[in-house]
Amino acid sequence: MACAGTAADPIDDAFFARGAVAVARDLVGATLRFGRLAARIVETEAYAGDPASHFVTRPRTAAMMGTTFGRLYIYRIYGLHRCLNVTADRNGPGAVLLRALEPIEGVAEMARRRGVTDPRQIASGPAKLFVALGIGDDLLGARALDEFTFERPARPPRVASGPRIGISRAKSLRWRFWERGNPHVSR
DNA sequence: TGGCCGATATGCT
DNA sequence: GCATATCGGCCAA
Repeated sequence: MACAGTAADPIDDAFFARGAVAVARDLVGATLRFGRLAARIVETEAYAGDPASHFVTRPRTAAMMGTTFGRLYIYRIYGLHRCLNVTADRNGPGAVLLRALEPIEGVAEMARRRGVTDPRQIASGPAKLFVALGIGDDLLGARALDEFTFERPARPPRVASGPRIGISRAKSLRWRFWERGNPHVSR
């Protein structure tokens, strides 16, 4: 069913076994914990077997999109940047790109890593949040739940959707999800 | 082996 | 709003 779940439902492997679009939508508002850091996921994007997906455009490096769920898929882009995804969909290719976080705990640590002071500049973009979390390429392929914990929001967030950002193909799909009005969203 | 392009961020006009 | 750094992945040749 298409139920978004309640605050009591855990975010476990079964959560990520669902389709990428449902996983992306339902991660908005969740709290991501990594060590002493905590942040609210405020923006995500879903990728599946569509023409903009790395499963299609980078079939070798993104093969794990088709064979795993609940695993960390990390990719490099424009030479410099790295972005963090969690694979999804037990029955087909899927991954969810984490695009923006609202820092909650360990804010000073994240700000220092990013070299910024404005809280809105800490993690308001996929490559920004990767730096803010202080993670590395070594997490590629790891179980997401071995590295992070995810907690449902106490109250259902207001989730908006629109076209994914930075892609040249499949622009009509509205597979970007964000918390409406949250200032930490990338745009 | 060469050339093109990219799920970005930043700085400047 | 626009240019550009910077380099791995991919495929055509």
